[in-house]
Amino acid sequence: MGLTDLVAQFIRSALESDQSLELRRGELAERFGCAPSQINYVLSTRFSPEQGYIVESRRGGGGYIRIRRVEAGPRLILMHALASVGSSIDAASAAAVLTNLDAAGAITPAEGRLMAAAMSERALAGVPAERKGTLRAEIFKQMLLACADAG
Amino acid sequence: MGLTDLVAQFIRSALESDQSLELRRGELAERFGCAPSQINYVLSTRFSPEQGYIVESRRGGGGYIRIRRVEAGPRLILMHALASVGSSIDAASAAAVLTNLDAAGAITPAEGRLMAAAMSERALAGVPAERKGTLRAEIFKQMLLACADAG
DNA sequence: CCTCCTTTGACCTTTTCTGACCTTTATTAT
DNA sequence: ATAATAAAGGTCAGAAAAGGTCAAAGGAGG
Repeated sequence: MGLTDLVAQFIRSALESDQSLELRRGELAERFGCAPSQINYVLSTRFSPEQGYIVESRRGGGGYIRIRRVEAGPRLILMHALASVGSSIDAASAAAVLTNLDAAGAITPAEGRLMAAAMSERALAGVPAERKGTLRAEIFKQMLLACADAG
Repeated sequence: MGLTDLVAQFIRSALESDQSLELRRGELAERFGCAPSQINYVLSTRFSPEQGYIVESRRGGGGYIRIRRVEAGPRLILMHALASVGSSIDAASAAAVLTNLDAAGAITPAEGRLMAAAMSERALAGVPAERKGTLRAEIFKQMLLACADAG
């Protein structure tokens, strides 16, 4: 088993006792004798939102990385929606996803309207056509993540 | 938790009982065993006007620092928010506006997080720096409109 | 050989904290 | 009154302490 999986396993087992985990990137890297950036690799390949994890971090003195596991329920539905968005999406498809989320009770109608507004043609007017889809997807994902964050 | 957050917490809790607080920079610094200028750092990063605080001070003998929390009515705050957005805004300022809207009860915390996410650097990465502010402002306004629409 | 996943290292950004030096105000001495 | 001194607080640059990004090298499997 490679380094990546070792670190991933370490994190997963730590998450079994506590459902939220806070760690220092540098410390963890030292413990496994690897480059700090390796930790970022582990996080992005093994603890992505699509895989049901929320990762937050802070730089500077006293910085940290916090990892949370998302359990079944509305939050997990949001994560699945997030995974389905992909790297680009048009306004109509986004609206459809929102309708489903609302129907499933994962978001409130108000939240749906808010997100639709953020991704509307009107809001994104001025963005070159070939970039709109990508940008919309990025905004959508960040918003869905924020929703899951709140739960 | 770092020094900055300790001091900030101390001040916030003092502000809970009294809505205006007066203190000596030197005393506070000594109590926390730090450089006096550290207090200025705390004030400028945690108690800025954008975050809803007014800080006044006086030098010289008998000098002091006075901190007040500003609270306006929801309507006034919302108007102010709309006006303050203008044609361009950065992520930090937008976040501060949202904090105030939340504190004034004009939006829910969940809505605040959602909007912050939609305008985050992360969501808008990939947008040329010189267009980011404008786009963020556009998205912000559309979202605020949607909020007003719903509310 | 070719491709995909891993791993590293160089360089970047953000946040905190301190120390040296400056300005303002009050008090005290002449 | 005026001048000197003491007692605040203000500013700013820089060091230190995190974490982030990205391209390139390394390796395993087909």
